[in-house]
Amino acid sequence: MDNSAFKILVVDDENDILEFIQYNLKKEGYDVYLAHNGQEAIDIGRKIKPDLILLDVMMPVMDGIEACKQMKFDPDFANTFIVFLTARSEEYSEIAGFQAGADDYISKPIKPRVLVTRLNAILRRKVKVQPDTKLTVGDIVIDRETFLVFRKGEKIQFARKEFELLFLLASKPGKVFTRDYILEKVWGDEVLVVDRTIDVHIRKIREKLGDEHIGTVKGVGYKFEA
Amino acid sequence: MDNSAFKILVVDDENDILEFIQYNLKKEGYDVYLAHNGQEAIDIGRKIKPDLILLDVMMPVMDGIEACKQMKFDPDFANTFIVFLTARSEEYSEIAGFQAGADDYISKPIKPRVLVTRLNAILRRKVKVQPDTKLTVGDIVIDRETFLVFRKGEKIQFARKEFELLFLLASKPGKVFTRDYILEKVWGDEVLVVDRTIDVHIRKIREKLGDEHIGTVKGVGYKFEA
DNA sequence: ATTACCCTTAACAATTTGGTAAACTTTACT
DNA sequence: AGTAAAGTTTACCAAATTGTTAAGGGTAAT
Repeated sequence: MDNSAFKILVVDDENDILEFIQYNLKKEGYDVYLAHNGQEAIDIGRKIKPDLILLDVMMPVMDGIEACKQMKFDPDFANTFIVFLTARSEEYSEIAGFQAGADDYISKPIKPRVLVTRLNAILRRKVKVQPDTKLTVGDIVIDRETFLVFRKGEKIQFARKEFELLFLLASKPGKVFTRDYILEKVWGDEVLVVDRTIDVHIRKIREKLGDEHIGTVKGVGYKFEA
Repeated sequence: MDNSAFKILVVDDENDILEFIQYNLKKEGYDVYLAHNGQEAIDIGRKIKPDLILLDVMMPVMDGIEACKQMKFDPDFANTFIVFLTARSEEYSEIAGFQAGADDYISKPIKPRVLVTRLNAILRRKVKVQPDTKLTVGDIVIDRETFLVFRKGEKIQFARKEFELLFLLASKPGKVFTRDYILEKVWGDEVLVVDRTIDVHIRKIREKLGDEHIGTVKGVGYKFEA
């Protein structure tokens, strides 16, 4: 299976365990990143936007439960699954872990086959269940499920056409979209609308989001700028 | 597998390691280049545009982390993967490395099979993921997706016709394009414009990009020079 | 039924880009 | 060197493209 698209962040304070897990996941083709405690996990996670975080419960500096709670409220981790690593004796943590918002857990001692099988299953579920509902670009989060856009945590309301246009542009920041392409994607093949319509919607988006986010390339089209 | 197209730049201050890696990669058919420190890596890398850089973390003159940060902001390395070489004891560097923008890392001591397998995987991914929207010639990067042109990292705005003309010339550096050919490609068959028009656009390109990049062949046409 | 909001269009303003002529410079050739 | 041809540059105007505003018709919610 080609897992190269999946990023997994492994968090544990013991280097032996990190390396052991890393070795087994790399072999499967996952992109593996490492952190040693909850705080580090959050810092690194914000940057790399992992698909899944393997989180040890017991850690110094910030334990897994606390880190998990924080991440569940952070839009940067909106599309991230969290799986706890628990020692067999820590049954209670399993419960506390689910209350903190974890999606699954795996018990130590870790068996490679179990680990890999479980993660494969979870990530397959992710692909099926979550067709990337949230799109995060710079300080902007666009959620196609709720039709909401956040800028620095502030909620902004967009009308449907505006939203779809913004979503399209933001789906590939920097890329210039021609009007023809925009019409086809946002309005569809049959619909016949005039070019100026796009301009007007662009203007409304700029009004709400700030001019700096939508760029014009004369003679070509528009682009989203992060 | 035919890896002859892939250029790999190996950077390490120890000659033994350089030779060891070089031997193993050459055997796989890669084009291997060598550098002894970060500064050298950047200088050589600018010239050869490697597909991948194997970068030792600990080095004199400029360490791997610093070199990596610089390269990540340099359009010359826009299409280059960076893989760190870390001693097993330097776990922290692994994380600092990712924060600096590395794409992967390999731990010393290096095992030939691991090295080769990992690099093959990374480069296969590169081919699949990046359908090269960027055109890099000398110190100039032309991106037709974002309609941006960079010279030594500095962003330059081009009007549409200028951009298209530049893109055409740069698509085959050194080749001389006749005015007739340029007219057909940039303006199309039907459009009727005077020869002098091309000259004017050439002048605008030279103004923005520097005279040295566009050459004139009297009686024939123009060419892009790297 | 009324209200509020959304989508679209038209009209006009503002801006950018493209094209040409004409003057000027360089090159090639006799 | 002198001359003609080719290329360069400047300045200006025309054309194309985009920005902005306002207004009408439609639709969904109250």
